[in-house]
Amino acid sequence: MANARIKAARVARGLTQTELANLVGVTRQTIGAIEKGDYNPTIQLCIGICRALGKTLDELFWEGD
Amino acid sequence: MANARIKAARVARGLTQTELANLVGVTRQTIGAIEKGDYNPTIQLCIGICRALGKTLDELFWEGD
DNA sequence: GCAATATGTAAAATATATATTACAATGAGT
DNA sequence: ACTCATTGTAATATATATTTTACATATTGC
Repeated sequence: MANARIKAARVARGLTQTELANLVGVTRQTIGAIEKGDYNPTIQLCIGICRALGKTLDELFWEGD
Repeated sequence: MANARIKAARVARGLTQTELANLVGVTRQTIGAIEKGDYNPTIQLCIGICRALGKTLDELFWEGD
C-alpha cells in the first residue's frame, strides 16, 4: 500500500526525495519509506510534508473510507 | 498548545476518554496526552481517532497556516 | 459519607519512528 | 563506457510514541 499521492505531489513540485527531506528536516530514507508506504509517520512530520508540498492532510494522507 | 478540537468532538459524541481509547485501540493515557497537546501521535492513530469521531484529518489536526 | 466513574498525571518498560552509515541499481547526460 | 544524480534498501543505533502500573482529585448518584 504505497502512498502514490505524496510521490506525485513531490514530483509535481520538481523536488527530489533528498530536497523534500531537507525542507522537512528528516532524512531521505524516511521520505522514501513513507512513499513506499510501509511506515507510520508522526502527524508533525505529515504536516511538514504537507506544508512543503502545498497540500493538506486530507489531500495526502486521508483514505476516503 | 492543547488540541481542543479533539476533546470537543469526543464530548460531542458523548464519549469518555476511555471509550474513545477502546474504540481506537490505545490507552486512555494516550488519548489524554493527545488532548492535552504535548504529544506527536502517529498518523494511523490520528486517522483512527478521526474515524471514531466522524471527522477528517484536516478538521481535527490541521493548523490553518 | 460512600462507592463508582472520569480525568490528570507520573515513572518505568516496551514498541516503533527516525537517524546513521553504507552499498547496489537505475537512468540521464557527456 | 563513464560519471553523476536519484532512488531502493538494509543493519545498527538513537529518539520518542505508547503501554503498564499506580496514585490523586473531582464529580455524580445512592
